Amino acid sequence: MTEASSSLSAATAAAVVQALALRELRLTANRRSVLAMLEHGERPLTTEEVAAGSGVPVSTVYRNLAELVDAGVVVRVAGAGGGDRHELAEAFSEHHHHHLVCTDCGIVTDFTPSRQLETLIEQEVGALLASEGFEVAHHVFDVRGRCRACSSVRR
Amino acid sequence: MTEASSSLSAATAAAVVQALALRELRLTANRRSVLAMLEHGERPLTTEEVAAGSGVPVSTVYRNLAELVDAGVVVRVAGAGGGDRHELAEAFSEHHHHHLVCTDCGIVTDFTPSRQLETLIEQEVGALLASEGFEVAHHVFDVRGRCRACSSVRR
DNA sequence: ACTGTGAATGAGAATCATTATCAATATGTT
DNA sequence: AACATATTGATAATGATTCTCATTCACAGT
Repeated sequence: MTEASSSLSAATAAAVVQALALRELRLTANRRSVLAMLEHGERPLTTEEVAAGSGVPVSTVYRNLAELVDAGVVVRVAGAGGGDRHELAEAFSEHHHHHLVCTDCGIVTDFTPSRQLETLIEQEVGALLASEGFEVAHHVFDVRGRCRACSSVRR
Repeated sequence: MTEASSSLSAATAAAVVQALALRELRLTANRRSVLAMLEHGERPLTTEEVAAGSGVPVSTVYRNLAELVDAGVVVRVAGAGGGDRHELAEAFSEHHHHHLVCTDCGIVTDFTPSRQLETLIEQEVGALLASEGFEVAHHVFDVRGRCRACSSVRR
């Protein structure tokens, strides 16, 4: 209950209210703070990071993130060890992107692949329903390795 | 120490011995059982699954899997909840493939994308060193959704 | 604005997965 | 066989996440 450095944008808030209403969830001050963190963070955040940055108690952050994931507003991103990370679902944020996961320091940054690659991925993934009976929700394309900072240090 | 239903193939064993030797690790009976599970399982397995299936105590399975991951013989695959899953690294197994993760039951199955898609991915990923200073180890391309069994039931 | 009902909160307890400990044992070597 | 070192496994310790429950808050109807 301290404060959020910046608040949730009105556009996002409106869309979120809709999504939450379907599950009889309310857009409370805490959930606003949590979402604001994700909206303004330029990378997926751990539960601890969200709690620390928003001032919302950890138990509430855990609960809220789980509810928001269920509601499809937030998605979980697998990092490298440490805790799970979270970011706004694509429908509620800027653009489609993927992740660069540093296996040394665990940090996750975004990157946007070429339009060509995305198109091909979409095609391929779309065919899975027919071939495997697999109902695709979305795809994860992450690149793992060592970030610039880490590669200039150890090993 | 019960028994492994099937044993580790000789070819894999030979390659693994080499990889382990570099770290002064031995290919013990337990590690053989663990690896045999991964070699014959047709999908990534959780630590519990490996322990249950091989009869090796969980504490040892945890330790062995961690060592094998360090040695590059096994890779961790992020599932949906539950525990982390593991499979033989590509250098020690059949072919390059990716994963279909069911967000309902958590099961992970393999699928092989087209050669065209792989080539494009490789190109794009290779360019990241120059553009981002990111030293790529490998890429993860997983598709999330609901498997045939789960889509025919709930929701 | 006032009230009622159900959702949300938060501090701590409880749980679950994973890691560390350490004495006993197994491995590969000379 | 004897040695030096890696491995094992039962259990304790840790760390992350979930649960509990009495209190507080949010929204709808008045």
